Amino acid sequence: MPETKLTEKQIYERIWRSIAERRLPPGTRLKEERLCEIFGASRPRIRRALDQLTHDGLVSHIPNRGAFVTTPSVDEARDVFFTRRVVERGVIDALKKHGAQDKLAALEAHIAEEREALAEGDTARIIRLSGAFHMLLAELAASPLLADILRDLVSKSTLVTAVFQPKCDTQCGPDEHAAIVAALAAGDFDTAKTAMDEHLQEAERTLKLEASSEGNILQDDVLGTALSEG
Amino acid sequence: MPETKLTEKQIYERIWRSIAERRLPPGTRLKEERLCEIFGASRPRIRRALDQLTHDGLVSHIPNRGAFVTTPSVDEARDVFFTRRVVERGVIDALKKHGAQDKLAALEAHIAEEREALAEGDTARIIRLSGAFHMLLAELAASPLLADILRDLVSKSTLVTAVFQPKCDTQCGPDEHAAIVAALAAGDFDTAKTAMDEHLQEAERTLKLEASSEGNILQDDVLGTALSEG
DNA sequence: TCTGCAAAAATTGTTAACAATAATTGTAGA
DNA sequence: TCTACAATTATTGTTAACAATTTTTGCAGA
Repeated sequence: MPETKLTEKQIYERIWRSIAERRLPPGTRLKEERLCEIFGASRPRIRRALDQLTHDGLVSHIPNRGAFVTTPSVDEARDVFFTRRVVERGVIDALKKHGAQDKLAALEAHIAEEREALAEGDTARIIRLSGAFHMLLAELAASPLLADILRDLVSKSTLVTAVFQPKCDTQCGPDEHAAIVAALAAGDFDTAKTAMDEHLQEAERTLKLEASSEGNILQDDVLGTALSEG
Repeated sequence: MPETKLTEKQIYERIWRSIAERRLPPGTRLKEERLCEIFGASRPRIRRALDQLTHDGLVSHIPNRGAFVTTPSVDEARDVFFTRRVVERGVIDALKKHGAQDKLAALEAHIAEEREALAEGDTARIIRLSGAFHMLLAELAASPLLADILRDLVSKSTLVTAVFQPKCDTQCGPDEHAAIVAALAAGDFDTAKTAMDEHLQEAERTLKLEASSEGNILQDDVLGTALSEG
């Protein structure tokens, strides 16, 4: 499918997005040769992309066995959400410092899009937009480092929910996002911080972090379909 | 020097530490061939290690030019310290949640070591221990994610201070660390958080973030000496 | 003497072939 | 029929050679 030669960063990005948007579920095997075919790249190029993903913790690498999409443990799941609370409180702090009034339009537009996806029942889009809201907030906060860190955490959250939220019922909802934006609009950053904190705690509560359902490791050829689009 | 074959992770760690402990200052060129000689490894292995460091932001990679130890900009310097304040407040939160009483001995032992290094005027050791204190705190907080994130931030701080603190005078001091530990010992986590925050603000204040002294890019063969020990 | 161009040297980027390790499958024995 | 062992297969890990690009050096001309 890719006619033009892809840079290794593009390969990394494509795989990253496929994982973050849950098209490649935890446990999926990432066979190097197969990825070569898909991207039309040689093996070392693929390998470099996988190395980066392993470094990020999104991919687990077993020596002489290969690479797999990471399946988070219960402890890791809790840690992801705890760390997100820490970081996203910091995002609100950064917005307070840097001023948030000029960014409300973009946030409200995003929420409108979320509501639309929810109305249409477009699950894939809902997942993508839920994460994107938090990323948007971080990018508006003018702290590239916090944004990078959160990007990592959001993608890990996706893995966590894929494993510990068998029912795709209560996804990260637009209403809770709207509450955060409303507080920002009012200039009430303490309320915004509290709303964010509760939003993340609520998201964590919807998970079933006791009974680990270790059973959705499908081993079909999902790679081809999952990585098709950029 | 390395008789046994080093794994690429060990190579990564060695270079990482050399940067984090300021033996490889910002702007240093990391020539692949030279690194091959030093580590007795083939070029692709070295390259993988450099890729990871680039991903971390410690190394800047210019296409067809090579790899250099990153020279942070003023904006990046401010962002590093802002982000550290966010993350390290989170570390204190984690300690509160997880209990800190059983960890005081290790912290106090560390501070004693810092005082010793300061008394002896062992600059390299002071730099190493200053960063290690914050890392120790993060590791005791039982949040692997926060610890990983902070590890990154501490090493970036080293680059920042290398560039913006020409006088190696007021390093991250033992007394301020002691104040944090004292608050933890008293179970007063709010005070600990405030002490941490002020400690980091103070560290940022000692930097000269206006006049960028772009002049300490020595191009000797520092690689050999800097990377000698593990 | 200084500037601009061209050629050579050095360094990185890429690919392809080779070696080593682990998983699987088939077979023999109990 | 089940288990243990061995050979095969598949996949990853490594190395070495090749190609492309950039920088430097040398030279000619103003």
